Amino acid sequence: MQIEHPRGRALSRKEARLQQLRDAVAKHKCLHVRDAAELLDVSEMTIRRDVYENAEILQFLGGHIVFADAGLHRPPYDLAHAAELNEPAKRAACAACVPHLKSEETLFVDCGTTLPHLINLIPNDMELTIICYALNIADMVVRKPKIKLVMLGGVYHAPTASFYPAEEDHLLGSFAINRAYISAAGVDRQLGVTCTTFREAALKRAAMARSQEKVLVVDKSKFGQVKAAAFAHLTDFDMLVTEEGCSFQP
Amino acid sequence: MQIEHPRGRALSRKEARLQQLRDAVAKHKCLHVRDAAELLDVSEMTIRRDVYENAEILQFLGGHIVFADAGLHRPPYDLAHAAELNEPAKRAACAACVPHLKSEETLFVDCGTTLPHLINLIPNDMELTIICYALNIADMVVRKPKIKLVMLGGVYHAPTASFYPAEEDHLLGSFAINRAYISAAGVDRQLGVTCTTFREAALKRAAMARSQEKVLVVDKSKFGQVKAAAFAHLTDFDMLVTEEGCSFQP
DNA sequence: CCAGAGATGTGATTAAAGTAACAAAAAAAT
DNA sequence: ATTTTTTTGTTACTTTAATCACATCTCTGG
Repeated sequence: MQIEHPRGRALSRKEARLQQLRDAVAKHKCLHVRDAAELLDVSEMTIRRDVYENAEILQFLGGHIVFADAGLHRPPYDLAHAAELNEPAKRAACAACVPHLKSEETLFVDCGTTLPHLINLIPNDMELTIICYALNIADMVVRKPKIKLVMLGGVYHAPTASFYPAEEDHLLGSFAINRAYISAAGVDRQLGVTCTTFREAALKRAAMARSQEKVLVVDKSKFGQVKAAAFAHLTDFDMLVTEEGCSFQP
Repeated sequence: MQIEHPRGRALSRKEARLQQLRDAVAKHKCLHVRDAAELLDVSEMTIRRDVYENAEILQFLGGHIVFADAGLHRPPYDLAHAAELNEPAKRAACAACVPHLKSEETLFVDCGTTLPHLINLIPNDMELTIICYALNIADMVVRKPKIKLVMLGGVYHAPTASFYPAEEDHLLGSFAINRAYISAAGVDRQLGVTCTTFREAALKRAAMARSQEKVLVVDKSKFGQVKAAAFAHLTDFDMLVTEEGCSFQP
């Protein structure tokens, strides 16, 4: 048996239907078999067969059709599985930051898997300006209607889901930041605050230099950890926030 | 009746469970009641009740728990509902671009709802460098493992899901682009190629100026349309691609 | 410690989704 | 045109999910 692919001629009924189906699912994100059958004017059984024959694209989820990758593997950022670690602690730390937020301020928000929770927790009616350089942060900020978002561009670095500019030097020169929310991969009393890459460290330093107030947001599992790139001392921060709350620096 | 929210003390069993549940769903994107019940060591019924009581966050989809917004409203970009218009035509136009792609090239990809399809259609093993300034484009590119992504940052503009820099002038000065894929909101024989905002027009022009080859990708519904910001003539493009295929310029 | 409200579990019941087998229709090939 | 193959629809059937009512348990405040 051999499969002939149609070239110039019109698509077969089946192919056309499948394309329509994909479009409909893309549009609604989730489509019931019943509705799909009505929409494409075929029986539910036919819809089911179409989906099964294209299991790589479409999938059933209890009577509804969704894209196949929805439930399985999602590799948007390499962060995806690192995000799972200590999530409750990370969210708790971010929750402790929320009471200190003030409308009309300009904030810098660092990359990583901690601070997206902070964005999530910002009240929808709060007017802020947020400067960031990580794609996962931007993706969250965009969902907040009243926030003005500034993205520092550059080359994408998948492990941190961040963009790093050609020259960090006077990148932030035109910004004045009220508060910088900085995350870290390690906090050590002797070796200071560290992260994994040097580009990241440079950007963090640049942001801190242009900020009135510096806030370090980490869950306590980071204490005692040491990573390659040191970017600050604990005393450089005005506030330290963990899942146990805020502590002001002397 | 009044609801007391726990402050300092430990969370109630129910609250803790709900948090765990949210985390688990965030992690797996889609979790079966049976697994959730086993994971949290409660009965399926309890899981069901938890989900119903938090209908704003979680939702059932045929035995599986997913985030509530998955099937209903998703307001990440204002584009979301404009994207539905002429989707098949847009995808077809992008499909016609695919055969011309060459590995190792540097491409500029414009904003809008047309070109995300192009990113989607790029083979996973093709090595490219893509320069963009729209969040929806970046979100797609990130899913392609072999593509190097460069993002031009700036202030976010929701209607186009794009970032516009402080000064467009010599923004692209350090880039040399093999091919620029440009979209448009209007194509008119007399008034040329147009889009809705002037910032966007400026960026398109800048990209075209730094590109070897300029490709206009539009579905035919754009023909005859005229929008406020003109940025090029049809003759400025080396190729015009619609759902009916490519046409080379003389 | 005990009363009472809220939370959780259990099993029966109902509704819905998934499957299989076969008949009918359409398309392709001869 | 007619045979063959593919596609689609229908029905009955099996499995799974959702709901309900009630019993049990667990906190909390007096």
